[in-house]
Amino acid sequence: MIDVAEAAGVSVASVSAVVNGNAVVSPELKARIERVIGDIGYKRNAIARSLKMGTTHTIGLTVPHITNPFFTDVVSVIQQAFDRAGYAVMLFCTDEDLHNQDEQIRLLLDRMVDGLIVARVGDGASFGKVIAGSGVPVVLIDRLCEGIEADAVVLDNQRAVFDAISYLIGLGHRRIGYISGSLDTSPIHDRRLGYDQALRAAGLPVSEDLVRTGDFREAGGYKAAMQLLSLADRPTAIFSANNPMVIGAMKAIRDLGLSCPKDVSVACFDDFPWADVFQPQLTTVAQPVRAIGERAAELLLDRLGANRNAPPRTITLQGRLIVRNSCAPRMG
Amino acid sequence: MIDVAEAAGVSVASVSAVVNGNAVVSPELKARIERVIGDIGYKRNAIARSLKMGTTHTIGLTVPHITNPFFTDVVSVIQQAFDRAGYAVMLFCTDEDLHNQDEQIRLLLDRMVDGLIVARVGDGASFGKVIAGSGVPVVLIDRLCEGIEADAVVLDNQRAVFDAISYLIGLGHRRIGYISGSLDTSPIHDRRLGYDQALRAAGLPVSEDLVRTGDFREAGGYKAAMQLLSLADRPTAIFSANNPMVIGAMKAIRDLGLSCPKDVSVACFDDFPWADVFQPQLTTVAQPVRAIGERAAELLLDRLGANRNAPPRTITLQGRLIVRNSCAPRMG
DNA sequence: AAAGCTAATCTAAACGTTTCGGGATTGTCA
DNA sequence: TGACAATCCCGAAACGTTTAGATTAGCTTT
Repeated sequence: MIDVAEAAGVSVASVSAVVNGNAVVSPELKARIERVIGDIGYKRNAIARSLKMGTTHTIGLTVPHITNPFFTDVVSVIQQAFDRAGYAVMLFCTDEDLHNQDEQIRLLLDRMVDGLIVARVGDGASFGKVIAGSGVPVVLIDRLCEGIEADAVVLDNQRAVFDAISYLIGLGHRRIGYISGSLDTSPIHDRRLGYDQALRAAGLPVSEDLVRTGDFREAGGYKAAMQLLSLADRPTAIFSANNPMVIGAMKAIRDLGLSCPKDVSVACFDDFPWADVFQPQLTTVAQPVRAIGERAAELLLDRLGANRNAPPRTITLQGRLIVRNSCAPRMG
Repeated sequence: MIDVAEAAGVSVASVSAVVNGNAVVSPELKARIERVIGDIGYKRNAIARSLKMGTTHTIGLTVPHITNPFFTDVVSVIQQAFDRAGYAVMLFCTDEDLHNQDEQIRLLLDRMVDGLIVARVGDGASFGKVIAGSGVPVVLIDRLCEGIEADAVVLDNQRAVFDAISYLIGLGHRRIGYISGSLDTSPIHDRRLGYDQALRAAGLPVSEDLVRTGDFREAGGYKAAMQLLSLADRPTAIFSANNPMVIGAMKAIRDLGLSCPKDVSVACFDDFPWADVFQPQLTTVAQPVRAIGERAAELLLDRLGANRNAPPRTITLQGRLIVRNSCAPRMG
């Protein structure tokens, strides 16, 4: 900019004025400066601008695992939305690790991100401590956080799982295995509630034998399903609380020489593009991923704009049970 | 930092010295400053630091579509690698659009990213113009770029497809449909070469009837497969040049009331975690995604470190044909 | 005891912007 | 013609760091 100013024989203030178009500059001067800018190939330095302006036009996004198709889709939608709005997004994957998450969010805050979209892991305590007083608006997705006052967009997880389990019960299943993630994240907690609620509503017992806690990943799902299917009185249906774990479960079924849905019915949380292409076509609870990403982006952009200090808003969306052919009526 | 300096009764230089630990400070002073830092809760401002130092410890990453499982995996690996190295990554999806890509890379350069990892779209011309003279090291992944002098890690695409098509020919297939992406990206171009080469090696004719150009996406694959399967003398096998398009192809097969592999054998480029879980289990060409991401990260980190101006290096990796049960011997 | 060294600390410029307040020039009106 | 307003442009401070070079204090040396 200084180079431009010298070459054009004007002050940097004038160059800044034409670059940003916010102050009035005579047409001739403007033309001259623009020509010099073109000649020199001047590009405004966004870092210097950020320092002065106190805004980076960048947001931070952290999710547990980007390879989980649910998060892949949400990340994709969010990235698109902010791209359109002229923001860059810095992406981090916490790998379900609380310490990683704190570290990454600290990094993002140090870099003066304008806002944060977080699918947090763990409880709110340490998270709250990290963002406290940073003044950076946060919107939580997927997972609520008791201690935190922030916008959020979440799913009615309990209801969604209630519907799915009720569907299985309607097919005649009485022993329904449930593969959970660790219960300290709100959606997993609520999903479990939906499971219990559906069983109770049908007058069925809730047996802890039938509930296994995986680790959100394929390996955990495999192990959990193996345990469930090795029970003396094995479940006739299995519901997995997320997508990576259902893949593990399907592998377990395959490795045990069983067949879905003949020997065991399977359903899971989170839909995916190929769910209706291969056999069995998995019955899933679909989250409105597009809406989740777009609502989250809207909430944050809104707060970055006019509504800087609106009261915290929570948007709750509904899931949708998509029935395919991975669940069969119980035999006998 | 000024606040800390005042509260501790020292100069900012001393504070900077203890924060960065690069200059020698007496133990007492150091202790005093560290205490004040703790009390005040001072955090170093990374933006100001970047401005002064000329380095942001941030890299830019652009891919065509993050929902393509190949790119999902690569992004995941790259993100992890840079996270470990203390870098943040800014992610953009070009959506296969040349103009988006230019815009996004410009944005990244304005923000003074230290490096760029790009799975570029389109030819090298406009890309070269954008990064020219920026002095920012670039590593290309997946797709080469004739005009550009840069590190790259790519696959031996021709060889990989040659192997896959040869496998189909070995099963007795003579009419093998091929669903391509647009040929102006190097890997797609090379994959097509592999197809032609395999046919010729087997003394089979290359019929343009059997080659359809999709758009890299599911919809394009669907349309292409529909056309192929509507031919009077329809192919007995189909190979798709990427994953999203094979999903479209499988849907087309389903919608036409056909069955894979009974009526038509299917194979495709890019493996995915669920490929061996559902039926048919797709025969795929697996790219070493982890190696691709890690090599790319290594190349860039190396260049960001000591080897700032090493000559451009290109790493070529080999794909691996994973035979499953989506391809059957040709009937009759 | 003065000079010379070393070690610890500080002063101030610089990174590339934005923007406030003020000057210069020109035009308008009484 | 003089006062005043409007218009356009500029100088310089500020954003929060880093760092080269200056300064100071405390020792050693002769």
